[in-house]
Amino acid sequence: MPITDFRNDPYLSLLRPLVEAYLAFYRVGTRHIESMGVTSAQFDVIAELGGTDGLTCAELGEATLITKGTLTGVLDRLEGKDLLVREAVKGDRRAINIRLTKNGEDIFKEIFPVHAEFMKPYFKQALTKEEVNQMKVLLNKLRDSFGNT
Amino acid sequence: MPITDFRNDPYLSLLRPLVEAYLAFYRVGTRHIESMGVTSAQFDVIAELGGTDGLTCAELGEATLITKGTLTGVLDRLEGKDLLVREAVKGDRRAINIRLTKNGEDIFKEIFPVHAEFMKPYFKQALTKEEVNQMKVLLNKLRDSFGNT
DNA sequence: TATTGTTATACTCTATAACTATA
DNA sequence: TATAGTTATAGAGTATAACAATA
Repeated sequence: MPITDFRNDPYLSLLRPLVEAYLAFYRVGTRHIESMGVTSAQFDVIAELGGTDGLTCAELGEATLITKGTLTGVLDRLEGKDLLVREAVKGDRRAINIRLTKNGEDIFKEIFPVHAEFMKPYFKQALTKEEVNQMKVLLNKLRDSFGNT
Repeated sequence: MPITDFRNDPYLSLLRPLVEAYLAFYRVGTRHIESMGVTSAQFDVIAELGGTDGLTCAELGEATLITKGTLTGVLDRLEGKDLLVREAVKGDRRAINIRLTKNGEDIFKEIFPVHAEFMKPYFKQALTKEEVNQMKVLLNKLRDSFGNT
């Protein structure tokens, strides 16, 4: 299969638009998130913990797809910023409960809406409401095909 | 704006499907690319250089969005694997031309089709050809809204 | 003076393997 | 023996600022 077929193949021709659209979106979003003082990995952890009573490292690792050795470092940095605490778990002294501090919850509650408002106009100027609905259906099909875990 | 409005807002409700679909796609793709022995950044560089007579660092940085200091390191590692060479540019002794070696071109020609064939079934089972065309249009609108540079 | 690319510095993420404490 | 999390190690990417060579 020659390389040039990449763009001509009825299915693979979707690859480039998908990557380009997401990267354009991601760069704008990440720049905004990092301007608020947390990295992407840290944002993911905060997003998982926000609104919960806490999760164990194992649960958090599964949710964020960060391996446990890596997760320790990410948690250390968030703990250093006073955004989360490690607590003992009753009944299993091997496990720890990771929970957002007041500070962390504040960040969570602040970052999400601010980020949402920041991103909204980009979507609004690009697509009609009908197109948004169309796109959601298509994106979910794609996600399921690649495995939504 | 409460957090729960995130999913109810007609525009922002697209955010989650977009991220989930792309991440599902990205994880499958990246795992496959890295199983072939190059990192994502290295793959991007190879992809830009493939089929050309070479680019300067400045051009390559612009194309891949890797800043120049970082790019030096990525190029060093690819040079170490014998996948590219740095050549003098006639007429401007400050600039260098980055070009794939025979080895690098071979990798390019091998990795792309293999990767394409690997990814194709995921798209094929998810969407009809009509849906693919719909989606391309929508994705390109989104990309342009976020700035396609 | 401006541009091209490298070097130096510092930080984050990444995985893996070895380890400690507990179950 | 198995599980939960940390530590140690090593590598890769990231940006920034200072630098040398050239234009």
